[in-house]
Amino acid sequence: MPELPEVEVLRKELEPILTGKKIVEVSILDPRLRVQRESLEGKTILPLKRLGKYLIVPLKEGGYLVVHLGMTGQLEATPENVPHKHQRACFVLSSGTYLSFIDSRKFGRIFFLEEYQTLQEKLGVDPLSPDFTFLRFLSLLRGTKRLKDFLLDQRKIAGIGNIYASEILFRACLHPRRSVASLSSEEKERLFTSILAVLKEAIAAKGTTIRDFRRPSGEGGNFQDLLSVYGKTQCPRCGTPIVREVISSRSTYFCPRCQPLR
DNA sequence: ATAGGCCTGACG
DNA sequence: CGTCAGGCCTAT
Repeated sequence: MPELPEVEVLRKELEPILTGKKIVEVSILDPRLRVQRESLEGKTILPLKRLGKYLIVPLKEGGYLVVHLGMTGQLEATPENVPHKHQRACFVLSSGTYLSFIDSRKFGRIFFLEEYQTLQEKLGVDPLSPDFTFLRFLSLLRGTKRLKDFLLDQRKIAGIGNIYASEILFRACLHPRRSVASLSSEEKERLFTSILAVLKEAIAAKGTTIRDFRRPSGEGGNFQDLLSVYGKTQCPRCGTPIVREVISSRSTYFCPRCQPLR
């Protein structure tokens, strides 16, 4: 479910709730979550980080608690332990807050990491980090054929998923099947600025809630009201019917007029 | 580059 | 019933 903007909203909103608190109790309700309570209990939480779609909880005593939400994962912060059908893990903090990991489809992951580098090695650059420069972007463009595959490749740019790939390509007026090699300099610039613009606007709108995304308070985001093509039937720019095609094994939405194939 | 698997729920 | 879903991994 969640892409970079949703995880960033989560990071921002959990930060004041978690930072400086001690993890006093850990219960893992789903054995497929391979976390040892001993690696977390009694440890104090430092300011939160995020890398792509991974939420990272650094611990003062060393190591990191890492959360990936998969498709339906949610982190809910409540003053009491609220029982939930799909609760998979629960962390009780020294403040009395209960942080619950809820995940109906069980694609989410929680794990303990000794070294931050282990995660960095398997992911590309985070588009919100200062390392994501136009020059870096240009060098990343080499090596993938199709534009949509490029945007979804977490080893190149970490954090873009299926909804924002469609939105970014629409904003840049680029067809998802265009080849990277065919891009002009101007189109490369448009793609670069569109990535940043769409992600930042989605964060400002507190993420996209179409189905499952919930903030720690239980509220949804608002960017679903600002989507241009994903799930839409008509182009907001020219009125042409939006096309839905399966590309990179996922539903892809685009305007055939604003985003010509060549 | 695509299909299938991992899971459950919502919707037609 | 069948189809689809903000992810990701593996195998053809």
